[in-house]
Amino acid sequence: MTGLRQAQKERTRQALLDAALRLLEHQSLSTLGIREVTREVGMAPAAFYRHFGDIEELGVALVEQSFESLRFAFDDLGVAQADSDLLMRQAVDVLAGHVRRHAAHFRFLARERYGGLAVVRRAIHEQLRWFADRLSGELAARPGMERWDPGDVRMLAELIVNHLISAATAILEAEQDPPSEQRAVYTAYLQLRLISVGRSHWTDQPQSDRSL
Amino acid sequence: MTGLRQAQKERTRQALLDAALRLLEHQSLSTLGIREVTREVGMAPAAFYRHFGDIEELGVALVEQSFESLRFAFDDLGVAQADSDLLMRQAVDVLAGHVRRHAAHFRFLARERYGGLAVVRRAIHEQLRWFADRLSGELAARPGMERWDPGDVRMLAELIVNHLISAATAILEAEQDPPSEQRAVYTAYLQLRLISVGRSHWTDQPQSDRSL
DNA sequence: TGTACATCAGTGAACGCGCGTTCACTGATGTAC
DNA sequence: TGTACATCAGTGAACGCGCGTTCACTGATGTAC
Repeated sequence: MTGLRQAQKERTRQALLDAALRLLEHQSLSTLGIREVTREVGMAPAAFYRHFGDIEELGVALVEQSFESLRFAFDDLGVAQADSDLLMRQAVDVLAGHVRRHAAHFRFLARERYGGLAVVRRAIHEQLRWFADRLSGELAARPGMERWDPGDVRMLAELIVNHLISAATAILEAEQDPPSEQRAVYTAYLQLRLISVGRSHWTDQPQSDRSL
Repeated sequence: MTGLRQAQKERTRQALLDAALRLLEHQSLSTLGIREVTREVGMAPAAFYRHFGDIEELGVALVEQSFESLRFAFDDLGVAQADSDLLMRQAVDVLAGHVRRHAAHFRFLARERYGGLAVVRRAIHEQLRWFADRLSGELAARPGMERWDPGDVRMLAELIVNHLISAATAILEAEQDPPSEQRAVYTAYLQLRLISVGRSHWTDQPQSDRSL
């Protein structure tokens, strides 16, 4: 019976990733040590090299795991949903729930998005572009968007993704304090709604002065 | 004649800050070493302690210097400007110019905003709140905003500040490639305009379905 | 099923290295008279 | 203006420490027959 050894190896690898994520709650990847991670798991430092070449490699694996569940979460959104207000509430709620359940993953991504390790930064960037691409496609297919310039659709998709990132970090910062967390969620919803209002009145040319 | 010694000390302190900023181009503050900074300046490691207690303290000083010029830059914006489209163009241009001239400062702030050092994170957060407060006040005073709920004004101000941060980092990432940098600036302008359109059609209650 | 050999995840000791921090010092600048 | 003493920014040597990485190893798992 083969695979027993392989299964054990996989479990150890996951233990290393989990330990790293735990340690990354209060520090960034570039200060995380090989000895530190193996100590947290309870194994010899040299064993680390059976799973990763260095800490950067572990970091990239952690990026992938962090995004994995997020991708599925947004599949549940009824994007075909006709009512836009309900959809936005749901989007913000899905995000908030995910931030709560996977706080450590989000904290890691926020920290490393502009962190010191270029490879990890690039991996995160790539995943975010994937989200913007997908959202772009879904927006373009919605009624009322047929005549939009593709560049403008992309612009809108990026605005929304950036907003969701800001919202996620705001919710993260309010952690351990339910009332201010609820406030962050509600603000995020209002802001998404304001973007949607802008979208529904969008014109290619600057509007005549409405005095902002 | 007193002050000669003090002036020299100030110059050394600034040299340490400049050297740190240079080194932070490709790493984060938490991996920056005292020996590394003093080596870059060309002085003995022990001299560091005449100016800062530790690297964190240097980091906080760097946050202050990074925001200092930015505060002045936005004073130049003719906020009393009646035409909103021109104002938005100007805001994005001021930001883009500043990002270009002070790229290292922005990179540092982006990296440390969610970085590993809590004290530095808090210092940045504080400065950003100051910007949101100020923008909130200026928005509330504009024509057409008199009847807005103060909470909604604050919500809008935070949305704009977050958008400007996203825009700044997008411009930063496009550095060294003028065409994609110009694209980033233009996208930032369109997005700000979309937010403004949303603002001018904002209502307290969810709009009836317009199908996003 | 049993045996003999191969694989390989994890061990534990060892290494050289650069780190942060301390300390007594030096010599230019500042002050009192 | 000149002299004697005080201050203090910067020096250079020394320290103990934890780091990443290497290496020969062990023993459980896997494979061939």
